[in-house]
Amino acid sequence: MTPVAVNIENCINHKNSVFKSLSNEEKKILSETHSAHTYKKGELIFKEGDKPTGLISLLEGKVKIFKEGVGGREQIIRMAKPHGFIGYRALFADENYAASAVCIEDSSVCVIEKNTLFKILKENSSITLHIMKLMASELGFSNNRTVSLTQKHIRGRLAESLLFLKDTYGMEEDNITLKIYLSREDIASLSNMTTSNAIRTLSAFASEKVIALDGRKIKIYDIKKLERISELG
Amino acid sequence: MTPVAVNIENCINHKNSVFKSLSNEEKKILSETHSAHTYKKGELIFKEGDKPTGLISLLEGKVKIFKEGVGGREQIIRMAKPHGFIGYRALFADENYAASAVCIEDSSVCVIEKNTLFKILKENSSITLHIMKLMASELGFSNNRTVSLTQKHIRGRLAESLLFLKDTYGMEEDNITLKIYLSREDIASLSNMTTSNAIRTLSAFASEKVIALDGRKIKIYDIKKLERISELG
DNA sequence: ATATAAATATGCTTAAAAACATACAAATGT
DNA sequence: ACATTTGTATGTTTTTAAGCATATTTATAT
Repeated sequence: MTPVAVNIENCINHKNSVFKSLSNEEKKILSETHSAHTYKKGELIFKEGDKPTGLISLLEGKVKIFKEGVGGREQIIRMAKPHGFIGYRALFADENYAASAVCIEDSSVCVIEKNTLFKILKENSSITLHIMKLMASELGFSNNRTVSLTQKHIRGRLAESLLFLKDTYGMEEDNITLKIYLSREDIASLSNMTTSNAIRTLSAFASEKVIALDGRKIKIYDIKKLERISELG
Repeated sequence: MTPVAVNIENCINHKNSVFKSLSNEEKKILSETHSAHTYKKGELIFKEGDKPTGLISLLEGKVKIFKEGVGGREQIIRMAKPHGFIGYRALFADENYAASAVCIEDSSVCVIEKNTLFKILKENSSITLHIMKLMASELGFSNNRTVSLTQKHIRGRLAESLLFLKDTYGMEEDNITLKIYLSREDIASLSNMTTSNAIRTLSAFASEKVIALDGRKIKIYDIKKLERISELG
């Protein structure tokens, strides 16, 4: 991880921050009640059942959000990227976390304390509506996934996951290598299949020249075909 | 359907309405810009791709919200009941509808025009936060369902659906008959299975004395066992 | 009242994916 | 440097649920 000072500034003044429009007065309040944390790859940020203490903003790194299902089987429901929120659903639903968050890479976050947040939201309806829009988009995403994961076949689900990872994290400078390095097990948890089937189907895609595999590095050769496989089911 | 005058009063002053705390001035604005509609069983309120014009509140009846998946296969993602909102996700995400809404029974709705709604929300952050909480709960529900529908076996999925219908619509006066009458096809779309398998598995539950079937009427005899089947997967 | 269509029911076959088994490679800790 | 664990790969078997076929019952339309 590039060592970046974990600072509330990175959280509230970044171009993608929903808080950048706040008054200096309000920003001061935010900066006085925030906390910051760093995590190593594999570390837990929160787990199912924990009580949210504030709004977590991911500053650096990559995080998977997943639920434990039947027999402890993991289902990844979301992947977070820098300057996105983590665990905000539970916070706004006033519930305990219904999912766990684990870092895929070394990561840093800042946390805006719950009461301060709601005080500021009460005074700034446009920010509240903005966060509401984020949540509405995520609900649409979740509904889409429910249908994809239940109706598409293994190849379709895996193709969709690869396209999703591309959309979320983008490509390396070569414009062909996915800018995220997941274990086969995580790819499986994302795509609702067993690890064996993830490995098998990745191999199949590779031998069809749709992708190329080099350890955890995935190169996408034929994105059109991947889209067709995903559409087809 | 019991003939009830479709009136904005039923929408904004009902005990479950998020708008009941508004000032008389604001209520007046709402009532001047609302519209009301009635639908017969089977009729469409909106369909995937339509543009939302306002916030729809269901006054009477029952509505299924579903998406078309692979090969037109239907997946019910939500069931609405009186005094709940319909289609609010698309409205707040500023997207076209990603799902369709069809009445399961004769229904009536009132619609609060979009611009009026947002004007009022900007002035009433506690209502916005309230709606946000609703949406956060629904997102939690959607995530849960993603896991259930993908990981549970047919019996577990059907059991979960029956319990969900009980929680959503409750029981008839006898306290044993589900207060909703769905086709086997709709039960299948709700539970992510083929109609054949829904029929087969309902029959199995009936012969195990967990439920009793009488046409579309479903009596739940052994709710504990149903819960066990649902938990088990 | 009768024809037609739609919904329900059940058996049989096939396809898809999980489960299991085993081998091998890579990473990690001592 | 070596042992141990974890992750990747691939073949085989078994289970699950879809797909298909065909009655039978119930609604709906004429």
